[in-house]
Amino acid sequence: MKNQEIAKILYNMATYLAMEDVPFKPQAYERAAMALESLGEDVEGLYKKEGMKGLEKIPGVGRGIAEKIEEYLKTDKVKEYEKMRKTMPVNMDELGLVEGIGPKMMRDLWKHLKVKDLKTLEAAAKVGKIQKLPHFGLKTEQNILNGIAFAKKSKGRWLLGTIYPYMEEIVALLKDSNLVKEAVAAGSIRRMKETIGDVDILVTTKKPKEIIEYFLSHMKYSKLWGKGPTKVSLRTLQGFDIDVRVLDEEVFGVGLQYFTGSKEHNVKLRTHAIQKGYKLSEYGLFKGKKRIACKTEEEVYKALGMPYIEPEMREDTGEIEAALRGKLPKVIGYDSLKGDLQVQTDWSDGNNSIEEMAKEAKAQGLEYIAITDHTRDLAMTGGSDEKKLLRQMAAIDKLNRKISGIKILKGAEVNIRRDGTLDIANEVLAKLDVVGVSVHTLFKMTQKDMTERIIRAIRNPHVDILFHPTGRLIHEREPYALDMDALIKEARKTGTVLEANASPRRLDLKDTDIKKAVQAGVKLSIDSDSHRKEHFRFLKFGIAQARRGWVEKNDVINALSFNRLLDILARKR
DNA sequence: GCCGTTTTCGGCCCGACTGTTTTCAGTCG
Repeated sequence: MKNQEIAKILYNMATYLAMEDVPFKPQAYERAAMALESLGEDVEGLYKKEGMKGLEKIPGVGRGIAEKIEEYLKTDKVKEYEKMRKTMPVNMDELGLVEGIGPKMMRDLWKHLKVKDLKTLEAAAKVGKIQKLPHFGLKTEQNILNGIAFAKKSKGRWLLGTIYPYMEEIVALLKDSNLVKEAVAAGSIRRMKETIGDVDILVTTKKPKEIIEYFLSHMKYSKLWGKGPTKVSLRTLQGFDIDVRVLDEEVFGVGLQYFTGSKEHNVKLRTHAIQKGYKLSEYGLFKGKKRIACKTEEEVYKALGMPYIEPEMREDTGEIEAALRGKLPKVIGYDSLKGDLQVQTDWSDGNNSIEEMAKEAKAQGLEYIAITDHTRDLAMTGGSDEKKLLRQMAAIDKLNRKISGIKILKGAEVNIRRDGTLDIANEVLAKLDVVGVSVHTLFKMTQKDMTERIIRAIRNPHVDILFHPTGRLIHEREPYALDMDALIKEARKTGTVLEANASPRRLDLKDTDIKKAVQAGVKLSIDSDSHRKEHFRFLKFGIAQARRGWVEKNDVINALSFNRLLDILARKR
């Protein structure tokens, strides 16, 4: 699918246009990029079927951008974009990672100092050249250096949500060859880690040479790292690395186990095997010279005296010990959610109407959703005040009478102010089915102040859920300073639910905090934080983080039936 | 460049915060 490639070009064109202070076009390009990014279907297929008309049906895409898309589909290039790149060949992906650098700064840094990527940026900052530029100063330079340090930490790793769809496409491509029996991704993507370094795909086949040739002829890549009789390794045009390995069918299970990792899990498992008189490697589980269990992972674990351990749990955080004692939790399944308790609509910064979101949720098999648009203080989103909320509640009541097969709960994502009070009056909160609260301002408070702020908010008896509790954006923004243990304690005491936000940029709470919270007896809600109907697919990534946090179905309120959910929500008030 | 139960032309999310500034531009959400 070329959707992501084109989206990236449109985003970058938006940045170039913003550099030149072109009015309104940047937003237009960005809107189109976003729409393309989360378009449910293959844009190339759409174009082949319906031509320009089809492209122009994408919201935010009109004549002009449709022509750019067409040009790319036909020639693999967009001339105007190539021209922009020539005049200012900066690596926007890299520079954009640094918080505080926007289009105008990129432009000035290039103009005066020929800064084009992280390396040249850091060099310029370190010798104090940046603070001497007009409109820059010592503090800006310091912020840039801090931003670089943060950007470096994330370099080379990709968001799970970004890579996952590509991985699925590649696995499907391999299966389509009719040359393989098994094709499955191993490594960190199988463990559903929040970020992924590279993708490791294992296949079994009778024709190793053919499958490798097939793979190479069907992939677009920028670098071929290596090619052998049973392995090929390359860098895709998107910039991440893929290995495809051919395994012998007889040892597929033990190979899958080995390549899934984590390394730490495998080290401990091998040590345990030795204690039992075995030897474990990617080639088999051996007793002396005899291979005893290899075909499936289940066999391998069983032979080692333990039940199957879910890939998401294989991080050596106690899972092997728990498995040996028969104390492994039965983690929540990917089909367990019955509802979604954070959904935005076009009443604030979402893209679809309440009805469209409800219908899509129903199509995804959900039984209920809560509409939780932003509230007043988030002016940029068109957040609701009390009056608008009441109007929305009436609209939801009406809609509930009209549509069947899905229940729509009345909710809001209410802002926590500096002092821990909320930006919607209690009388109105009392009328909502679900009140979520969250921090969207003043991220730089001290840990003490931030912790007190949030704790005060969740003590409000109308508050059901704390949304994205730490405020982090992976690779983009550090979490704010917060005493997680104190928060968990208070959540437990007040009966407040903590969110496991499933949006791939957030995954907030993160896996380790999820584990802490649940083991302290706090309930979770796993929400997509959908801003358009395509976002419901994010739920999978939230469930994955919950599985990584050893969460069972009973720990999750939106795995409950509608009626039992209402009981739980009523409890705190 | 996009879009239309306020418009086929004339609008386009807007307020807070930061750091550089003597009145504002850039960035973020």
